[in-house]
Amino acid sequence: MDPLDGKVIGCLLHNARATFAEIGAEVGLSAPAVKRRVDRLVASGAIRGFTALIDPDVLGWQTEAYVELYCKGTVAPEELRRSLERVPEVVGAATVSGTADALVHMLASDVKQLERALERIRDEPNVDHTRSVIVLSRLIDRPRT
Amino acid sequence: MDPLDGKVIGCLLHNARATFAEIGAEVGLSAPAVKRRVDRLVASGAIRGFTALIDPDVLGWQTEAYVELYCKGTVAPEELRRSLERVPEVVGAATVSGTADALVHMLASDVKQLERALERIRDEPNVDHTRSVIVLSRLIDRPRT
DNA sequence: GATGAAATTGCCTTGGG
DNA sequence: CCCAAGGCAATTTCATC
Repeated sequence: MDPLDGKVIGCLLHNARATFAEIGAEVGLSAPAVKRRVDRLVASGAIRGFTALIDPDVLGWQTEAYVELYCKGTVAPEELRRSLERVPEVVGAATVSGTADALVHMLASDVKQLERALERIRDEPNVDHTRSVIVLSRLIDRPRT
Repeated sequence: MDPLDGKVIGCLLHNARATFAEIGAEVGLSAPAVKRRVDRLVASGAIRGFTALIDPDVLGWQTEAYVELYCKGTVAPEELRRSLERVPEVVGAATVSGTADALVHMLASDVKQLERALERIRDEPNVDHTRSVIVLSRLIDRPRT
């Protein structure tokens, strides 16, 4: 990852649908040179993909929660990931320091759907109990710059 | 937003660099028809933009934390937002139910940078104290599907 | 559908190891 | 000397009217 790769990534973070020529004009490369770099960054996994930023209200998924997960005994992170990734309402999850084992970020259309998803998580054999806070209003949601 | 718009958004969430023809093949429309819908969704604000998903390790911002914020007395959400948005390490924030007033998601290059950012937050006049958990390993990070 | 722009590919050049 | 990376040009595909 040289400094040019960083600039290319910066352009794509700002607008993932920019043409290679536009990116090239920003960073000082020809369009094919940019394409080759982007292809390489995707192949190497540095760029995981491209996505759209959607106004959450439009999707109608307005009920958001952060859930602390407490497990029974010791659970491997990989095992936890497998349990959580089957629940589509889970948009993020990470193992954390402190008394909880993991912090899970969930998004659902309403409280009812959130409750059903929570039940699915609690039913996992390695999950002991959960502790949730509901999001009242989202203050900041920056795309990882 | 009819069901076709939903499908179009689904395609763009999956791959923001898909061509209009590719999206059309998925959803059963011609390329120009898809373009008109995408243009309309962008103009209406339903699609806020397009971005790349970058492996956080590559950016070198590997230190991540979730911080519960406890305020003095009652603080308006808007006031809290103004305080937090001046700290670039804050990538997300929301007011929440429970004993904490807000949950703040932070990303920094290392623990030292994280600590400095936390100090800035604690120095805000309306902040009483904070309680942080550090992310050990990220299990899931789904683009809002 | 037609026209112009963009993506993609092959080939050659150049600079650094 | 070889390899990695870039530019140029030709072709195919896409965007756009």
